[in-house]
Amino acid sequence: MAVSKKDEFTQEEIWLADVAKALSHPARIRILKMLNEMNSCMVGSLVDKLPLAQATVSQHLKELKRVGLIDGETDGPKICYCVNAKGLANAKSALDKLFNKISCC
Amino acid sequence: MAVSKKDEFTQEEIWLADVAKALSHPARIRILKMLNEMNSCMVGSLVDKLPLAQATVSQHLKELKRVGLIDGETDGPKICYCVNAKGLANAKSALDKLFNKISCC
DNA sequence: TAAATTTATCGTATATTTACGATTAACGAT
DNA sequence: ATCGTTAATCGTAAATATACGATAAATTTA
Repeated sequence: MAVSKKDEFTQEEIWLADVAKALSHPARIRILKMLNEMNSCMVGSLVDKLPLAQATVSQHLKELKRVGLIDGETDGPKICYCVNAKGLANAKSALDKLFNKISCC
Repeated sequence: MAVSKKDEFTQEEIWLADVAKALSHPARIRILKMLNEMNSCMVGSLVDKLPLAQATVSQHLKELKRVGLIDGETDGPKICYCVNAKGLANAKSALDKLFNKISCC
C-alpha cells in the first residue's frame, strides 16, 4: 500500500479498525459463531468443520486472538479456544457508539 | 491468497465479513464519524480534513458505499455523502447477534 | 464555447492477506 | 527415550488492499 498512513489517526480509530479487520473474513465469523455454540473448542474440531487446512485455521485463530476476541488455553497437547467476553463487549460497545448517531444530509 | 475459499461460507457470513472489511481501515472509521457529525458532506471537505489524497478518499468512500453504509447524492458538480441509516442498522443488528451469546469453555 | 471546479477512475508501486504443505514444538502415553 | 497426537510457525505463491499522481467525466460559471 505504498506508505501506511495509520499514524495519522487516533488510537481508538486504529483499534476499532483493527477489530473490524479481525472480523473481515467469513471463516473468522464462522469460528466466532462456532465458539459461541460449541462446548468443546479444540482446534482440531474447528478444523474438521471448516473447509480450510489446519495451518490456515491456526492463522485465523491467531488473528482473532491478536485483537482479544478469543482466548486459547492449553489443555495438554490440545488447545482449547473460547470467546473472550470482555473483548467482545468492548468491540460491541465501540461499534454501537459508531453506529448510534444517525443523521443524513 | 492463492485460491479464495469464500464460496464455502454462507451468504450471511460473507456479507457480515464484507461489512467488517469496509470498517477495517481507520480512515473509513473516521469518515463515518465525520458524516455522522457534519452537516455538509461534500467530498472536498472530507478531503480537507483527512491526511489523504483526493483519489484515496474517493476510494475509501467507494468501499463504504459498496456495502451500503453510506450513500452519495449528486448536487451539481459536487457529491454529497451521508450515512445510510438502514445499512448501519443492518450492520449493527448483525454484529449484535454475533456478539450476543457469550459462553466460555 | 471555454474555463474552472469537483469527484471518479486509471495505472501502478508497495504492503498485506490468504492459503497450504512442510516442519517444528509441546505434551502424553508407552 | 521414543512414538503418536495436536497445534503453531515457516516459507511461499497468489490475491487484495492502500496510496497517489495523472487523467477523465460531469457540471456550473463566465
